[in-house]
Amino acid sequence: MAGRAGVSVGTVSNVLNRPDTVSKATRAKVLDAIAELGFVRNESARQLRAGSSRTVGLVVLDIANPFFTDVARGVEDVVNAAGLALILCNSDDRPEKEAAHLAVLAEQRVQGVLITPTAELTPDLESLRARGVPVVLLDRRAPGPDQCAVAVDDVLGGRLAAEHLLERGHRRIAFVGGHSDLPQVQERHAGVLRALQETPGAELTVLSPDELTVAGGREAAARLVGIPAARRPTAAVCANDLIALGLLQGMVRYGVRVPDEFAIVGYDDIEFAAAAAVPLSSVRKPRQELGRRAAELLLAESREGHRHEQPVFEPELVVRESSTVRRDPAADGAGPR
Amino acid sequence: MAGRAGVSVGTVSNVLNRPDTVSKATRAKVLDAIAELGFVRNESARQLRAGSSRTVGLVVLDIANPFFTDVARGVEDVVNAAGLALILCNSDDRPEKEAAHLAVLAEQRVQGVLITPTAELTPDLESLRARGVPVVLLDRRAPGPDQCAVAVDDVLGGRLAAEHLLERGHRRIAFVGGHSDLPQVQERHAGVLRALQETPGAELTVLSPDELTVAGGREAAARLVGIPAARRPTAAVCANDLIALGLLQGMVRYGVRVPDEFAIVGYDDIEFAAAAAVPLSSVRKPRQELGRRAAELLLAESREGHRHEQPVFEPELVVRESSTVRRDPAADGAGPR
DNA sequence: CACACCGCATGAATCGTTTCATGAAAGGTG
DNA sequence: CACCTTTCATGAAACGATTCATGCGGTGTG
Repeated sequence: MAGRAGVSVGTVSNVLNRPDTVSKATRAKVLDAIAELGFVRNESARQLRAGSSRTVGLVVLDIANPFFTDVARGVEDVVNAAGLALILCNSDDRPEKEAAHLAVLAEQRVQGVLITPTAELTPDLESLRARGVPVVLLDRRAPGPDQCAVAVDDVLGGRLAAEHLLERGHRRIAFVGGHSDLPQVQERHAGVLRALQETPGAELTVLSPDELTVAGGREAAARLVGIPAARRPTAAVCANDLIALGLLQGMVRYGVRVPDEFAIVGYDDIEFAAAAAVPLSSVRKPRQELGRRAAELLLAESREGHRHEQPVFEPELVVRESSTVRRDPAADGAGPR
Repeated sequence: MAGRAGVSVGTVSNVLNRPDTVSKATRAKVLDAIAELGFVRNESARQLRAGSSRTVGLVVLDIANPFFTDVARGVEDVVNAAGLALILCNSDDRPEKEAAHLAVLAEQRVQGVLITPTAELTPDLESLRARGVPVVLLDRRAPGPDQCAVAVDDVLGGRLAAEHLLERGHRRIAFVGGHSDLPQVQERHAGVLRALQETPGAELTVLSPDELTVAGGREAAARLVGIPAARRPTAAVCANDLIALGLLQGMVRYGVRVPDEFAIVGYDDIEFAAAAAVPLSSVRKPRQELGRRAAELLLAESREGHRHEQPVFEPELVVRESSTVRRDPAADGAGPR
């Protein structure tokens, strides 16, 4: 390669990395040779010598959940704009997959890791941090002040959803997404619980489907219709929109009219929430913004005098039909988008 | 590291890569030291010397489309099982993003690339292949016999959808997803067209929303309701399920009852198709299987005596309510899943 | 007892870049 | 014209692993 252009390899490197230190003529000569030979820099060699990689890892809980693809898109924007590549990994909420992905990322010497961990404390994450790899928690509060984390106030989110239903007169309310280990789910649950506790006569039923997915929501629907109508909850707050969509589908299938007989509020406000034929009320999180902010914090970590930040976004209730009365069919009631 | 265990670096390498050539005692000593020091192999150095990387690239058209996340999951399964890491990239159907991703993958010296390209012939792809990087086309027919491709017979898929609607008596039928450059869309269109041409009196309306997304489907709905009812199509085949969901949502919003007044058939059969409150009929593609098969072919490329394969899967029509009459509310009509 | 062989650890060469001290050539100044 | 500065290209030393020829001690064989 260098030979072809009649220059030393050092000069080629300069053309690639500090083009202003090379004379115009030489630069052109080298660029020509590069084009002619289809030369592509070997990133491994670059990284080995330079010591720093140009990739960032993102580990999400469920790549099939549109919430995470939206977050990923936000991350991608920032990361790509900074000239870095993104390695997107899916832990499927399984610690062993998470650990395997983190091991690969460590071997790749990624510049940093963005992660929504499967558990509160992951030893693999800790050892990564111990090795000096910047880690930013995504959609998760930091356990301590010594790291960056981008979170959403899910207690507030749960409360917003519950208060909305209480205001509309519901007293028997279900929380679907029960005993998950995920802090996010626990917080949402806590928010709902507190709102109900402040309201005399309100009553909480907790359902714990196996998975936080559409199938889990269907499962919950089956469970709910099994309760005698007199005692059955008249509304539900779901731990996420996938569950809410499954629940909606299940209820409709069982002949329970939504929202007339049963109101549903989801969580995350994924795009499909608005697109459901009974558009889903949902607690909106700033999905892309979450990803973008986390990526920015990660990039900032390696800069001088960085101080850890732990921004907490406020969620916002988006009311659609699934928790209100049927609208006039001719009106456009998509709600804010 | 080597010093800590009292052995040479060569021995450490042997422990890591050919443990059977090392005596048990030495192996234990080295492994202890590795654990103690938290040593993590530098993948760049490994790759530089060994010449081969342990990563595979996957470039999809739209990470926000659940179809692609399902495909990605299939790819991931196979790739991870082979001990490789996956770099997931999103081209957003934009050639320049695709090119940028391919450039990064080339610099990373990935072992191969799986891609659903934005266009029929991508120069970047060709140059990648010229460099000897195995490339497998995903959800796309190969332009020639000299490469692997995993495709679905989308002409058949379009035909299945159209024939289903024709059988149910529809004669004015719309195809939504018109003038996209994507071969997949063109094939689906062609299949619909042929079925209609074989049926006297059948008439095709082609709608071309800006994007193949939920928003595009809504846009199409607005266009359709603008047509006087007497001439308006009574059914639509959509280029994918996102469009179909948007169309469904739009129609319902405009007071057009689905399926009674307007039937809809989607394409891909993503999970949300079944979860819509009016469950969506759709042309199912073997999503994960597509990804799995493509990944297997990619892995096979580097083996001796590999012969290129170009399997074509047959899609299958899944009939749900959006194209049939309302079912008994108490029945479980989810259709095959 | 000599020799071949086997198992195992070693150390040096190597991969393709970046980096940096070095110096040659060109340009500017008094 | 001598001297100083600036501009620009060079070549060699890293980076951290893998790989392989080498050698060493111990066994088995004739």
